[in-house]
Amino acid sequence: MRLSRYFLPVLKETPAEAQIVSHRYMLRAGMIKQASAGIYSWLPLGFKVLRKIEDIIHEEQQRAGHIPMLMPTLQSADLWRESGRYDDYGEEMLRIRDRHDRDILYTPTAEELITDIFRAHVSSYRDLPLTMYQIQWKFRDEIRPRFGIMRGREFYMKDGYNFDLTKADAMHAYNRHLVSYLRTYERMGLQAIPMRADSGPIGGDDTHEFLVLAETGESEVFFDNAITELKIGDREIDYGDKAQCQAVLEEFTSRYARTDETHDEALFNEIPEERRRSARGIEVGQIFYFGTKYSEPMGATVQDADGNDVAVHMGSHGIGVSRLLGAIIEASHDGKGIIWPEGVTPFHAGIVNLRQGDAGTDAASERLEAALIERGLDPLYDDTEERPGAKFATMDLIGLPWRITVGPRDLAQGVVELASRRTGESERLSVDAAVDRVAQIYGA
RNA sequence: CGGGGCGUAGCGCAGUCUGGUAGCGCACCUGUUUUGGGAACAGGGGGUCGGGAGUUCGAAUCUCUCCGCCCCGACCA
Repeated sequence: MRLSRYFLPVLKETPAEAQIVSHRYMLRAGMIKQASAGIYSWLPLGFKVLRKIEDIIHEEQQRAGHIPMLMPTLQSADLWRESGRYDDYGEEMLRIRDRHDRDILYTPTAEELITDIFRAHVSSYRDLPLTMYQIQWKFRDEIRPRFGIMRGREFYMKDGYNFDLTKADAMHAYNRHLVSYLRTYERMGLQAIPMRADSGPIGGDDTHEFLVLAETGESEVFFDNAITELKIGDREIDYGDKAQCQAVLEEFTSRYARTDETHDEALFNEIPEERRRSARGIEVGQIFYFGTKYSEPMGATVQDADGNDVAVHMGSHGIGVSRLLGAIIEASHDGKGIIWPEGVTPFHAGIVNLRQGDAGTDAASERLEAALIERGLDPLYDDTEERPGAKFATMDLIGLPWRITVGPRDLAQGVVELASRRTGESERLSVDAAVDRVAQIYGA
């Protein structure tokens, strides 16, 4: 992409309303624009990152055997009256009336609708287990939206639902989600710690929240620091293997890690003092097992092997997709701007032409751009007439992890500069060598 | 919802107390000189002051009213 042809409205000044770093940088980097309180437009750069995050989630969900689908944002109130949540959910649910005076609502979550789909089409235990998910916009009419995308009213969420014959099967679905979520967050360059949590309005017994540690987090968390050593890495996971998934769950949840909702001071104090940590965290996902809470009132049953009708065991599992952008920025930035992890960066590398219009730097920059595209990479070439300082500042702000600087000084030596946004370190390489290095970094 | 605050050019703000017909910086347009960390000079365009009503010879400024937004608190992916 040529920057001169792109839409990247960066701001030099920080908008007054932005209090936290992710909100400030998302506005300054031209990623989002507020449409009204807690509701944002996703400008091209922000949209690109949102898609990257979404792609990773899709890959990891499908790797775990979960089936993608899509449900509507507007849903009939009748379904929610069946589960009792139309009244229970409170003011947070956005209620709308259509021209026929029918009550509809903007989905804050989708247990009712998926259960309705399930009961209409599944009647045998042989069709289980079944886990489906979607990535769809949600709306919760927060009393006070804040922190930009982190607590918006409209937000983009992955929500998955499992249907199983027994509690044991449903717990395997729970474990699969935990494992797949750990992998998902790691691929985004995040450490998200599963913590025992409170179930809130979704209801249920077993639930873990995934928290990214950050000073600006809204949750107070307490944990054994040993848990921060744990990594999924690139180990092979067989999602059909119940024992293996259970073992991962035990590995990642046996250490003390709780939010303030479930914090137990006595248990916490059993941790050796040097490993005890209290900090703040951003909630980026939650998994629930809630048994027959929805299947029973809504009649989602199957016939078991003995011919008995039994209510299915269910769970639901969410990842805040749009919130993840904020969480990633909170976890990865410096005083100059964002530092994207390679897994979610909007462009793989930036090309900075220090003297636009100079035949030599123009030709080298274009050669770099073409060669990177040839390798299947997506570079952002700053071909504007800005001065070098302004170009560097913009690149630093939007946070591409790798920058290739093409200037007359280095080019006279036959080299360009490849610099890491994260470390600031750079090396001088020929154009071809720089392309190889970037391709190697991305495994392209 | 309780408390606090704001709404003046795309962005950040001054002007409001003490009414006299709108200004600064950045951004934008044109030109010249520049170009390895947010260039300089010259020229130029753009707002009727969140909406409505009122007071007044005259309202960004005073009064009433409506709307929007932000911050602090209790709730939440």
